[in-house]
Amino acid sequence: MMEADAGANMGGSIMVTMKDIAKRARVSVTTVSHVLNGSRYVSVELKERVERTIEELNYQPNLLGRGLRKGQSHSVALVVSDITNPFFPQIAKGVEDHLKKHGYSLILYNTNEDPREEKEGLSHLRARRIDGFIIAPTKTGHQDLVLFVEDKIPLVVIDRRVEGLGVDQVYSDNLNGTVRAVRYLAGLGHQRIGFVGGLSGITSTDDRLEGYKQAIVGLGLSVNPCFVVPSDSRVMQSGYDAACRLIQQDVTAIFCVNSVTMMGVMRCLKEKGLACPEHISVVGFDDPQWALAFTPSLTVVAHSPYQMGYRAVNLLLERLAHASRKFQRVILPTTLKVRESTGQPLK
Amino acid sequence: MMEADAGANMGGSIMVTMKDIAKRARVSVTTVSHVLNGSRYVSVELKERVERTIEELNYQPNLLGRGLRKGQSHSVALVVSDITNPFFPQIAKGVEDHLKKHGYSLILYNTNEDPREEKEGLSHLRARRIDGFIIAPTKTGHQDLVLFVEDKIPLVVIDRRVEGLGVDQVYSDNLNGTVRAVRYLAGLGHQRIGFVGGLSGITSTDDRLEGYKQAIVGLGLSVNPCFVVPSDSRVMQSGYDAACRLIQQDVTAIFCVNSVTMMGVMRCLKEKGLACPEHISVVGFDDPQWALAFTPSLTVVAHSPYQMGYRAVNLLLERLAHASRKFQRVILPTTLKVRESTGQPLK
DNA sequence: CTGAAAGCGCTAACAC
DNA sequence: GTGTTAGCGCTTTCAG
Repeated sequence: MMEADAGANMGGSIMVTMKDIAKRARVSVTTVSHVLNGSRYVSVELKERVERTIEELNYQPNLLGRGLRKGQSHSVALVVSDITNPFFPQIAKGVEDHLKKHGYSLILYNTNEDPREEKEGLSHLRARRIDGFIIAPTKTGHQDLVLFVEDKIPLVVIDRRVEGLGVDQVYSDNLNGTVRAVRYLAGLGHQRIGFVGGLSGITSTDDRLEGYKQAIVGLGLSVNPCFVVPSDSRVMQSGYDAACRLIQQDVTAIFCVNSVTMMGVMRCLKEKGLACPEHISVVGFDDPQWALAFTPSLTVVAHSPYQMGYRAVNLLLERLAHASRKFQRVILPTTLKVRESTGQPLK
Repeated sequence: MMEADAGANMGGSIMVTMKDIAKRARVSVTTVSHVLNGSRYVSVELKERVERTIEELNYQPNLLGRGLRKGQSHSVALVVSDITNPFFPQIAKGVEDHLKKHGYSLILYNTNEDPREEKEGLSHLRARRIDGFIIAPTKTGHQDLVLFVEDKIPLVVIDRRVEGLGVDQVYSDNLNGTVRAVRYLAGLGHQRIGFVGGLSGITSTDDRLEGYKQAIVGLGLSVNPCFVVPSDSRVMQSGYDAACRLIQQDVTAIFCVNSVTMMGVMRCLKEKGLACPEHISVVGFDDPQWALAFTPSLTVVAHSPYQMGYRAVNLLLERLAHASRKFQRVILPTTLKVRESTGQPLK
């Protein structure tokens, strides 16, 4: 036949199963199942006996078995580029807090912004029969998403926009947030405003660039290509390098696409001995805790990653409940937080 | 009988199973299984046919089925207090990167430093048949750990020390790291050194306090209780409050138990108009990216959360392979990074 | 009100 | 070399 008892000492410990409970309580497994799930009436007597036995043997239902039978794993995957990026832990927290309330577990997967890793991960997670996905897709990753959408896998796109694809999504109003910040800088008298951008193809940073451009044009100025320098917004050094280049262009203000680049920019100013905001004003996107502790404290466009995670879970749960519900798009507002890193330009 | 086809459209899509492959390739499921796992010889002809079919139908093995059968889920849980705490994402990254290579998924669980949540989570995750745990236990949480250890659930304790319990563990050399930092401050001429501590009962912060005390005593000074103020090291405001109190004690230097409290301390100095390091020197524990961007850049005791996660996975995998291996304890070294936030005290 | 039994998708002993 | 089949732990129909 088969080997003695596969899985009997799963995890090293003796695992008690429904069968054990049934035998000891002198009832059928059916009954055990029903008291466990409250799925049909069971006489008080049997019910008590079963519950006592469960207690005695410290029984834990095997979710793998249940999952196999019911066709779901009660887990949700959060697929992001890198949890180390200060923005994502907030999202993760929002997701986990909310998921937990509904009995779901959170699986975390980092793509490192690499479409190949993303593809691999998605396929592996799919094999796990993850019930749903919350994902910040990599730039060229949309093909994989299409597959998911076609297969009607519950999926919500987070942080980044996706067009022409039927999916739920939630992201910040990156464009308007940036417009407001740039207008504010202009209002202070800045005309030469630099932009430290991100990797192109990622809508969150692309939209911020677009906002920058719109604001500049709206102000009656024209976009100077030398003022726009892309960077790898995941690495501080890249923001540093970008700042060096912008300084040479004699900008009086710098808008940073996120908090990571902002760190690099601040460090560059510091090293070059340029005072902020006296010599150069700086605005960032994201509002990390340290923005306030900084000297000068940092003016930023704040948004709500925790909320974003929370809302994403909402969308996902709704989709899980009604597969054919119409797709929703949630756009979260941003707030400009004026602090010390911005001021009037030198005359 | 039973309902039409539970799980057949799991996740909303039509799921193809091994049986489908077998039928279409005109072989047995056994053969399919064996080509999938390379677990026994299969003639090239059949092998090719099966592989082609798998390709055609875009088959994905159901890991739930496999897991149930083999008695393992191929997933590992990382249980931390709060992923939002800047220290943990680094650990999570180290864990995930390494786990991924071995085909494991990472389940993330936040306890919010609450023993009840920890207990709940652990029990739920156990029901999931998680293969192993990597956990930074809450202060009073040890009772639950004991249960795990008794049941021989593969488990490694991270970031925090546990005594008198057979478990693998990996943590930083908190004591010596702090000793070195305090000695360094003393070497600069500081005699009145404040300590912003953490919640008691958590060994990582307790050990830092112990290091502080040992260093002070070793210097021939005595520990002034007024110089030691505990804080909730998860919240910046708490560091801020602690700093306010220390300032009133006329300390000339402050050691912060972690980067979160350090933020609070820096902010307090800033608001009180106290220059750092001219008026007060500050040292922290942890080396977040922004420590360098800061003005002044921050002197810190750096340790290696990524490494910690990585090593934890190593220990766990070894334990998974050899359940009765002897328990290991890995203590990671720390480095004092002297930067601008420390200097000689005012005369 | 309760139980027997089928079967979720997979692996692996056993047979040939 | 390959196939038959039992069974992992659970839910749920069907039959009392």
